[in-house]
Amino acid sequence: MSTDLPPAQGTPTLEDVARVAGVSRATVSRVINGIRNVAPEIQETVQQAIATTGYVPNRAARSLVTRRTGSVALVVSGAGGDAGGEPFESQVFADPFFGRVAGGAVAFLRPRGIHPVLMFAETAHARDQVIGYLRQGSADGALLVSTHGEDPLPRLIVEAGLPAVLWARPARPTPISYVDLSHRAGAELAADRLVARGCRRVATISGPFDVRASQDRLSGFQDAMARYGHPYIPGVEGNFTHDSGEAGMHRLLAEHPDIDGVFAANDLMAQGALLALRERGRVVPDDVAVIGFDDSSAATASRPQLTTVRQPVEDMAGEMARLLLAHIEDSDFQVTSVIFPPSLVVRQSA
Amino acid sequence: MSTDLPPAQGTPTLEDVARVAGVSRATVSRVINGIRNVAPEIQETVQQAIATTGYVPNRAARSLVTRRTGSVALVVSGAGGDAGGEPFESQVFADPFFGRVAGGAVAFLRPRGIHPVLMFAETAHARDQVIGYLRQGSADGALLVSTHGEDPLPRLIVEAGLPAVLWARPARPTPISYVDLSHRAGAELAADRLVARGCRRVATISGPFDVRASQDRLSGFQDAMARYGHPYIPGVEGNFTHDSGEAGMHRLLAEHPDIDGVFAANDLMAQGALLALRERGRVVPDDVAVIGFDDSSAATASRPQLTTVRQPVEDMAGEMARLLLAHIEDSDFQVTSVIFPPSLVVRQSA
DNA sequence: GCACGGACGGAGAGCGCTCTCCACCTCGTG
DNA sequence: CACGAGGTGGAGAGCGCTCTCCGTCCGTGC
Repeated sequence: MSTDLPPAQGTPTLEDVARVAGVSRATVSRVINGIRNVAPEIQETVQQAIATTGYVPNRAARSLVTRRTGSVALVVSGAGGDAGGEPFESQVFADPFFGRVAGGAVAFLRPRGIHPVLMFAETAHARDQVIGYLRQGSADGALLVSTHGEDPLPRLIVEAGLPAVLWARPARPTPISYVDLSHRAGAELAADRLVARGCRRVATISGPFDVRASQDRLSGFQDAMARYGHPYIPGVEGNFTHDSGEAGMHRLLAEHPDIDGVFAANDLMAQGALLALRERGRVVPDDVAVIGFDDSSAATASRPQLTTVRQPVEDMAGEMARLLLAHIEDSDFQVTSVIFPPSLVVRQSA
Repeated sequence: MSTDLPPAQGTPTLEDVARVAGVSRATVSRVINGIRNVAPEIQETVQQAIATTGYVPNRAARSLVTRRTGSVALVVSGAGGDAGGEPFESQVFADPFFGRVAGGAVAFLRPRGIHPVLMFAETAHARDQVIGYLRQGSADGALLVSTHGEDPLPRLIVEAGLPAVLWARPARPTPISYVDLSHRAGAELAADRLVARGCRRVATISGPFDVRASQDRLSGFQDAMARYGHPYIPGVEGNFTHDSGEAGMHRLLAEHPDIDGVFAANDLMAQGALLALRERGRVVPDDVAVIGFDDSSAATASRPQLTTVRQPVEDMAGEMARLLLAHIEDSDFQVTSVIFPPSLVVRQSA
């Protein structure tokens, strides 16, 4: 029986719904959470009461007792001290990569009613803030993307016993789950393509040597070329920027004018290389074939468009989210890693 | 006196701190929140107890009583129904613009201990989810970036009486605060520059006519040129993509081969125009000067680099955050709008 | 016909915090 | 010297929800 009492002022609570439906708070709670059997007709009555009152459960009250917030932190983390310089937030987002990560994570989390809280951790202070945030139960766990291998945050998180999943293997061994790409396999894909095109004198523009992924891309490429009978691959070191790619290509051409293929460790550098090649009058891909890495927006903005190694970033981010939820649900969930295979996106440059 | 009792298991609570410090819960709360006078020596004792217990206030418990969460939603919103198509999340982040907005908002919010929750609202269902999220008190308000003028979300938010601030003026009048750019002033800057360079036969590649900002950029440019004695400005309509800029430029050149200046409504289209011009053998900026809009990463990736109108996106996003906090603190805060002036970033293309 | 078990709804105890009283103590003042 | 004002700390009532008990009721089997 619905005893129509005057509606309470303010936002309705469970109590109000219970009164309208003529049942107890507990029953309404059961209906909402779908736990245990509640007689169908009572369920119906309760649903109706919820509709008429416009009831929405209060998140804070619920988390207080369940010890779950239904949100996770998405942390972009650097390795700096408390130095100045350009605002970290703007640097981070200059790279659409983070957007893809966010998009991939959201695609997985959203259907589950979970939303990511955006955080940055580039200074010691900011790191403490992140840890504090997690410790005070504002989020159930963290998805962590480090821009630098020496990032201390993973260790701090492990020490605090907080659930978290990393993007990419941490530089120093840490008992924490992560998702990564097989950079070596990606480099092999590039080597296969260049060789298949008939390139005989290929060179590389690598990323910084102190970045793990750079090393893997370089050595993977060298090893694959060695298997094809090319033991020596000229190379220059770039720093993942457009300009370093352009400069690197000029250097390469100066020392090895007969180059007919280039593997750049990311698209930005490949784009720079394209520019240098044009300046030197080389036609891509006829004179020199170029392959990038990442399949970023630079790949399609370049002319010719870049053939490039694609990381399934969105899928990888989704997997991070999946692992994080597993860790949150089950604190005994084993620390694990998932390595994704890259694919080659063939466009015009090779 | 600190009566050293055995530490409770699990995370310490106010109660635990109080026991260790030998005071009441209320006093600890006062010290933490800095309210009313507490004798300095007791403050000291309490601080020490907090340190030794490693106490962190529980967010849920606090919000339950304060009715504040200390977080805001950052909503990227479309106008679609429940149609399929490419995942909205990936589309959104293909554009680094959203990253800049997020960065600007975070720069303002973070020092205040507030973190944004990332949400998307491209379908009716997703919109309900956002409203529900806000209504259940998961966030204190929303920063809203609509990708489409007809977005129904602003209205829904107003109806629900939730604090929110929009990016850009809503298409239909809505009593809600917003931050916008003076697109007309930006177009004038471009006109001034082209005229100052001596261009006499300028044309435009505009954005879609059904987007308010496109209209303003176009009419602002036309009006400014009219003041300079150029009553007729040829133009084509693009859709803000690289390809539409390229195609548009080809059309423009076909119909008006003597063009010596182009104003494109965004950088991506300007970049496309650059490509078309090169194909037709026109030298930029000597034969044809090109000006873009947005100062996006495309502006610096192009060769020559683009002269472009810059929106102070980060500042604008920061202002959104400021307004939102004002609305949250004071529900009587007047609905307002803040219009930012653009600036011209001169590079090589004009 | 009666006991027993299972299905179902209600009562009530918290979750950890804030904040309003209220009691107390110490001054200052008439 | 008494009294009031003002500064300080404590007690306790919730905030809205979940979840464990527990009681009730009905159906079933011997």
